Amino acid sequence: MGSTPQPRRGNTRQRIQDVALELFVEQGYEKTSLREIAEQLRVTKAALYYHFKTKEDILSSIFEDLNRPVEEILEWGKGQPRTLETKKEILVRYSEALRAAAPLFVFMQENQATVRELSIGHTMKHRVIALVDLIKEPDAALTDQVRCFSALFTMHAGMMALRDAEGDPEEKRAAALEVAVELVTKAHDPGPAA
Amino acid sequence: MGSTPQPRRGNTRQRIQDVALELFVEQGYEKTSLREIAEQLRVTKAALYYHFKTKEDILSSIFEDLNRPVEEILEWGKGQPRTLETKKEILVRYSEALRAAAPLFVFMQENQATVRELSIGHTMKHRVIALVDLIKEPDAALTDQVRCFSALFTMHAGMMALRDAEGDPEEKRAAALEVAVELVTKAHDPGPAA
Amino acid sequence: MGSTPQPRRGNTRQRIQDVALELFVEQGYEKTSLREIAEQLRVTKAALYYHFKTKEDILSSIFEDLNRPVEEILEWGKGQPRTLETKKEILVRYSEALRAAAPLFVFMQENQATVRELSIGHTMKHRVIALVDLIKEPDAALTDQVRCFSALFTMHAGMMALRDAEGDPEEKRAAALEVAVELVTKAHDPGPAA
Amino acid sequence: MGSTPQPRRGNTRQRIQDVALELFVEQGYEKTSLREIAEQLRVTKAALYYHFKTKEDILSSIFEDLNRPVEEILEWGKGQPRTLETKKEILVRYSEALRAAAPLFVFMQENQATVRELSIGHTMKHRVIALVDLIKEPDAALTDQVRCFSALFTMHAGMMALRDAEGDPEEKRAAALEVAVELVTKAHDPGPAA
DNA sequence: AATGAATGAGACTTCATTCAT
DNA sequence: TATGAATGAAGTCTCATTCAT
Repeated sequence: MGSTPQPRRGNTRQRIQDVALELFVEQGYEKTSLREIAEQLRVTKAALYYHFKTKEDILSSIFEDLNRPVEEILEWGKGQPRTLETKKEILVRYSEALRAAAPLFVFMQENQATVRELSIGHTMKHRVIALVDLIKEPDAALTDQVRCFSALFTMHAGMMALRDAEGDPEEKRAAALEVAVELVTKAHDPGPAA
Repeated sequence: MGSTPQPRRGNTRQRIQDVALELFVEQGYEKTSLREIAEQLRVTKAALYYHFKTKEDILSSIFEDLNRPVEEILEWGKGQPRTLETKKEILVRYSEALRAAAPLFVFMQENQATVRELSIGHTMKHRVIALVDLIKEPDAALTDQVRCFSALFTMHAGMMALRDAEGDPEEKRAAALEVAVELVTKAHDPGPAA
Repeated sequence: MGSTPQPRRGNTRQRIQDVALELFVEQGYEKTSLREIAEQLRVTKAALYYHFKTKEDILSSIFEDLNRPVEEILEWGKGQPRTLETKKEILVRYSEALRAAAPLFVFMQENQATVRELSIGHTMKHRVIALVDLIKEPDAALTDQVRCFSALFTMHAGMMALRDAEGDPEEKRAAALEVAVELVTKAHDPGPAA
Repeated sequence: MGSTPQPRRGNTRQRIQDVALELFVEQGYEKTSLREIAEQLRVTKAALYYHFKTKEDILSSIFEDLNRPVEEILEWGKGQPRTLETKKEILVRYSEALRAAAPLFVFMQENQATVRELSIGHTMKHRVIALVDLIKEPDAALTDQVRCFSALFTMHAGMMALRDAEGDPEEKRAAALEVAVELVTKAHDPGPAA
């Protein structure tokens, strides 16, 4: 359908991000070379460097784009009273954000050792801490802190560990959310026997 | 009468494993080069190849050594009736196994993308599935499956995500175990509202 | 009535030369990339190629512009009798030319290995030889040839090696000129003991 | 004369230095690639990295080896009274050192812009300053300082600028030394009219 | 039980240059 | 008068691995 090498107007940057994320998720960050990304795009390595300064920069840009929803949740959460309703709503929104940016979060989960050293590592760490701070009581007992952490990880795992398991992804997400809500509810009001 | 039948003339093999694990945990598997390991041991790279066939082989050997306790738990669990008591006991034993091999599990958690491609990846995956199978009912609802997965992840996270948080590690472990037991208990008998 | 006949619509060409020379002096020719030059001018690399055919062409154009005074000295010198007065006058004029084009000559001195391979390398080499020919006697002894060479190099060094030393540049130039004159004078009339 | 790839016992390091210096002098530091060096040695690039940590390290090592004689001159000079005799002796010794390490010094002269940024740049700069300090009087007039600088440069140029000129190198060296001595003598005792 | 020397593959990155617009 | 997008070549460097000794 035409032998011209197609102009590829102005979408290369986006295409790089897409292919890169796909490969990063599939093979891990370190094992994915820029050569591979370039080849899959039918472009030279140098073209990648026209759009991004470094390999890490490609990842950062993906992260920044996809992570904005989570920041908005944090922003919103900070302005709300710390009621159980608020907490639940945070979990609901977070679960939705995870769905939208599922591959990125799978990547984050599976490449922690790598991400830790990268610039987005710090950002990510603070983000998790901030989230936990929103759903746990300030003076929560250690066990309740664990419950809150666990709630978040459960939702992450909802996409990841269950990834290759059978079942509809949407159902799995709902189930993970349910368990998370349960954990946070218990942490919110530990009940008679703490 | 020792359980380690290796001749062990000289302890270099062990020292390599120790240093390697330390660096793998600290920097990740890919980012840790054999040169670094050798340098830290004041030995040449070639020496590593006298003791191990490949880089991956070093990791495998560590894994095999440290993972035996988990296999024993699986062995034991398979022979027990699937009562709540048994499940709790499995969690307790697993928690202890985690403590003993903490760095290895931190490594596994943080380097999933890498480990997945390695030979131990499959082993590991099957092991987790087998463990979950022991603590969930065969016909468990999706939510209950999530609870069981979550219980395991909570214990893993007890060492990892809380790693840099304040507090005595032993207390954190206990708290994580408590939450895990709670989750499995709930999954075991979902109660009136399923 | 200007001596520069170029149309000069817009001064970009000149600005490129200025910035390029500045960077070439500061970092060397090879270590200065067109990207840097373009960035400092807030222009794209491609814009440079509208004004100059190659990187080397930028350097050549600078050289041609700034080197004209030296050519004029040569022209003038060839038409004069080879008296001591003439030689002194050549040195004086050369010293002034150096002052006017100081950065270029610093660059030439510090990037000889590079310049040698470039088109201006040959030009430059012939120019030095021609200059020496004007200030030395045709049948000068080796020692006297060295004196003449040395006179030139002393003036070059007057700007360069003493660049970071203390003192007013104008005074240094005067001192270098004085020593140069001295050397050429001695070479002109070696005296009783040759 | 066998077809075996010849064991190359323990002289590779030296051979790398030799070939590298040769190419650095011929083409300049930047324009000489490690590939070229390796190819000329019938070795892979990686082999270079077994013997040297970086490209710069190759140069540094050459510099350190060949520059020791100059350091010894400095050491010796510092312990002598600052008489004209001493100064002359320094020049004589320096001239000999230059002969021994001629290619290195040609390289230094022709690649100043490059060398300046390298670690040996500082060393070199201090060395020149220290040398000048030994052959000039502490309170020398500017003109006399220039004479001393000039003396050193003259000897350098004795190898370089005259490199492609006709004549026996040894004679040129002698001539340069003579002029240098002359300059330093004049600087030592400026005479009636300063 | 270990070293010294080397390799082949491949990583990330930068550069001068081109061309359609 | 310039830009946006891309290329091809090359650069420095690191890595896991091998093998004779």
